[in-house]
Amino acid sequence: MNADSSSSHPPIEQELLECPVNYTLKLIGGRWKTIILWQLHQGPKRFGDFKRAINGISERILAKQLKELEADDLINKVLYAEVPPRSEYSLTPLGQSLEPVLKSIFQWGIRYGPYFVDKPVSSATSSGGDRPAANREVNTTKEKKRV
Amino acid sequence: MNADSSSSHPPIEQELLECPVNYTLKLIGGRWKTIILWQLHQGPKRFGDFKRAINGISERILAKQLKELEADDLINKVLYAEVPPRSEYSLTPLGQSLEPVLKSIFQWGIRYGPYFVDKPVSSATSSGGDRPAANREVNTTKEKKRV
DNA sequence: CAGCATCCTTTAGGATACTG
DNA sequence: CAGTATCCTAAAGGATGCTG
Repeated sequence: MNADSSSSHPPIEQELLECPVNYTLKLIGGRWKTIILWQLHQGPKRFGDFKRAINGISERILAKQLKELEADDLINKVLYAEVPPRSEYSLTPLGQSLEPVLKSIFQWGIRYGPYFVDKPVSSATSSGGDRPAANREVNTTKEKKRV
Repeated sequence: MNADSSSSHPPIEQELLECPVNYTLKLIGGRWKTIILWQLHQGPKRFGDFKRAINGISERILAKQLKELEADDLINKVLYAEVPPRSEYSLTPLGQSLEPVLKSIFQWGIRYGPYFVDKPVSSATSSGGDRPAANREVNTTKEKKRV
């Protein structure tokens, strides 16, 4: 079966439903979804806006993620039947309600990820708060504790 | 409505802003990772504990996700060289620091997901109010707005 | 018990040509 | 302009047998 052309994605499994965390993650976990939501938080956007603003996204994926977000009631879409056509995407109230969540995730990333944001002065060693800089592609050689 | 899409906003900032979110999501985005982290939040656990506690996870995936979490410094692992062997997983400080994030995600899921937590009385439970109950499996007959 | 190794299925994501 | 259709790659996830 090909679910690709379906307007929404497959049903959420029971296990996922039992975990609110996974439920939320399912909605915003797409590769570009948080970016889309973030952009929409600054105001309505058109399809082409995303295409231009999000570097590296393909049209198919953009359309797909927008569709999923819409199916999940996180964003609204209005298609003006003009010629040439014009679309307008905006956040639903539900989508807006995600803001604190995204912010929380964002803050953690800033704080513990490889971003030097709170490093205003002190050109010396930044090691005070050196982070592991999670690197999964290159697995940091890490000795295993054995007892 | 609005004429131009370039709107009020420099693109640079957006790019910077989205990254930390995806970074965080990368670390906790695994199918079972948040469950693992959640369980560890209640105390150290062994490999078999997870196997038993998490319904439906395969050993390979469990081992894999544990390994990734460990590589990302979110959890610690101690392998006691006894016979039979015994393992003990626990949260690192970094892993513990995720608690507010997970909580935030969790709360949103509870509040807006398909969980019927009808708060009976309580006048004001934090902020906001209503909940649309997102439904993904049955694509609610949702007509497209056309203008 | 802990957890690799091997094999396989499913899903996400992508490039590109084309249409109303 | 706003998408679909078609085809493809990569990565995530899974079942199961085996070993120290």
